[in-house]
Amino acid sequence: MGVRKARAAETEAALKEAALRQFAERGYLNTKITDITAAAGRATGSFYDHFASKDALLQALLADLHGKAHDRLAGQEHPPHDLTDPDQLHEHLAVAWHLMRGNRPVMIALFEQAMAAGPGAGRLWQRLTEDTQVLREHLEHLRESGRPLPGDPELVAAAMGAMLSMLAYALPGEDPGRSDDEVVGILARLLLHGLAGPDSTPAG
Amino acid sequence: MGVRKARAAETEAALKEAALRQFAERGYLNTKITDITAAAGRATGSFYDHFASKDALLQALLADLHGKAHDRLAGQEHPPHDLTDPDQLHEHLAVAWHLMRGNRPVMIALFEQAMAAGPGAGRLWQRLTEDTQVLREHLEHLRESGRPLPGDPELVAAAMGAMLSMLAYALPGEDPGRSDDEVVGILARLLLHGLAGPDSTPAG
DNA sequence: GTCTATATCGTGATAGAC
DNA sequence: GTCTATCACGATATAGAC
Repeated sequence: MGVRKARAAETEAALKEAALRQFAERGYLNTKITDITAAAGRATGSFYDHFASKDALLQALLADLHGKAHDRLAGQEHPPHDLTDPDQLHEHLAVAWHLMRGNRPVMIALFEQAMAAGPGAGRLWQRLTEDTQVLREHLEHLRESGRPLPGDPELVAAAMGAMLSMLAYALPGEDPGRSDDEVVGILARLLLHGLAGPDSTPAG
Repeated sequence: MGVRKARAAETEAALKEAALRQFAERGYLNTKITDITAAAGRATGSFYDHFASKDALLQALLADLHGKAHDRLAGQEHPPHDLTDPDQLHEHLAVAWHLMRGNRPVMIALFEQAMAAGPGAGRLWQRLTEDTQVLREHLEHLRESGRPLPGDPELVAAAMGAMLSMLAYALPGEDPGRSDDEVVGILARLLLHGLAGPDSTPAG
């Protein structure tokens, strides 16, 4: 790779990094093209030599993320889980939580983007159901095994996803008094046994 | 009230109604002042004779809602509940759900408004904790009674609120195959006994 | 490829006749 | 109070020199 291309790649990377920082600070919608270029120490016009729009930039960031995720998860099996097993549910939630929190800027951007389209478009609902598809399949598997689910797997999965993603978005970036593990633990207990807790006496 | 004032009030009401329709269809952020005036059959300039801005209009709508809610809830007692009682939890969720779903346009607007401020501002988290304050107090009451909660009442309450509000926002307006009662029932069961269900065998 | 300067556009908000 | 016409501004996107 020549020095010209190298410099270009450097600028592109600088723009991406700057965008991530800006998204985390100001949110996606509030971040202007000039905010990104300024934070990257480049001129406004340079942006368009690398990305057609803010939306295209987000797609590129998402592609990077998919690449990373693919590398990490490559070759991993994903057999049907039993989500009523405490360890498996906890593990499942932990993976989802760290994925979202570890890529918070992109998550924020996608969230706001889907939101800005308005609720009528139904894009948020679509995203919610797509992103919880694996979860839904696990729930359906449970139901087929004769387990009494709270209700329609699609809705239950969406409800869990809604809770997760909304919390991941809303929770302050660095919460001194609340660790990720603590949050995951609480959510796991809530989703496994509810407010009544594991010691609730069955009705029958 | 004179006819002049009556006509003015009529216009104001028309603007409000038009705004509600537009918010539900296009979302708050996407709705332009001209969308509202056009839908109300008025001129653009008339908007500013009644509201200083789109934000001020939203505040007015919110005030209307508070007025209605106050009328409905006036004189009602609100003693400490036991949220681990199936009926009480169900009732609690039903009230919250119907409040959100019955005033979906305003809810959508508030949601998008808080969101557009970006996550850094922490306004969404603030809203979430404020709106679930009553819930939190009930949970704290439970904890003081010796009940084993899944974790910190503030976080558990926020998690429940996140699930509720996100679903209320994302779920399509008119879902033919899924009634409000069905949704409330599912959420109540999920939050009461979790995925394991009421028949899970206690550890001890 | 990167820069400076600027064209273009959508939208919020106002002025002034009626 | 309502209207038409218009301004003012911020942000996107482009042009052209280097």
